[in-house]
Amino acid sequence: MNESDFNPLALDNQLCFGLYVCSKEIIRLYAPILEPLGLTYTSYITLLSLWEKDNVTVKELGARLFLDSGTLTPLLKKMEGQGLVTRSRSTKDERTVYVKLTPAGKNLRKKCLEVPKQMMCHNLMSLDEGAELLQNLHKLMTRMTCQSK
Amino acid sequence: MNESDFNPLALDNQLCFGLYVCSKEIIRLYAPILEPLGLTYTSYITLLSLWEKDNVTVKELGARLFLDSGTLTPLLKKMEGQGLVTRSRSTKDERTVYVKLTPAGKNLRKKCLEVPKQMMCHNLMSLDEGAELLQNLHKLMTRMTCQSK
DNA sequence: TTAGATTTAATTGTACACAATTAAAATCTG
DNA sequence: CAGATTTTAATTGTGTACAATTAAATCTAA
Repeated sequence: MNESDFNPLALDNQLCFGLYVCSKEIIRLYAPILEPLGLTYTSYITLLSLWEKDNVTVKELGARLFLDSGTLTPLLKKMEGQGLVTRSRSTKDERTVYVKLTPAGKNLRKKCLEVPKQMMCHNLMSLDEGAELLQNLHKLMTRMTCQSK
Repeated sequence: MNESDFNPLALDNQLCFGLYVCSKEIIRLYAPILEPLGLTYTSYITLLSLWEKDNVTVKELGARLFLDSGTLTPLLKKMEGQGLVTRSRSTKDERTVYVKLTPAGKNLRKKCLEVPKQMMCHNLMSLDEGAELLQNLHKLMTRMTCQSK
């Protein structure tokens, strides 16, 4: 049994550090795949969300992506500039802004189907391993964010 | 079987998104615990590393924490200003900078022993669940970073 | 031995992330 | 219905991250 097993402050015993490193490194692997598509990791997950549910408010999008308006507003403005989405204030409730995919934004989905394929080339995990890890991450996520789901 | 099981672009099927959200959210849970100690998440993991191995170069520290000098240099300068570490250029190799804990930096470890205890109050996972998740994260980390370990 | 290559940390520039605040709009409440 | 409260998105300010570049020091190979 390793000495670090008894050290609550050992870096390798910190769940947070494992998550932190894996998150950063996997995003780094996405970057060169997304760059030719004109996307960053953040704009990519925003599109993933919009392809599942289009025409949502900034608030709804933020709830889905766990991002606030401080991150989303400049991001969505940039994506609007790229012609991927439109932003329009609701006439019924002037506080809310609806985000909608443009035809170009919808169309980009086809090209993005290659993204998971390219990521799989890294052979990071088997499908079973990945599914198990993902399940545990969702469990943790639910508990941390107190989401009813 | 869910429709999303067949959609490779479904947000809930992305390992990257699970990691990204869990990483951000767990760091958010650390913030209020670390703040009274004058620490950010990044300075906390830097201390964790130094408590395990003190008197290391910026390069070594970066390899351990998966951070580059662009992140570490300003961070270490701030921690030097807080009196937690010293930074001194090696006389044998003027290119390298050694980072050392000050007595105050070493002493802070005692207070930080409370940090994992406080995090455990969130009841995020059982010890077994956490250990399994951590093991899978280390597996993924190794494969993504090509570290021999 | 010395010119070129490599290594190291620092710097520069870009892109997030989020807390806190602001401002406008909508809702609630007495 | 009017004032207070709440909600929503935008803004501001701080703190990361990292790619690319820079500059100095060291190494290497002819």
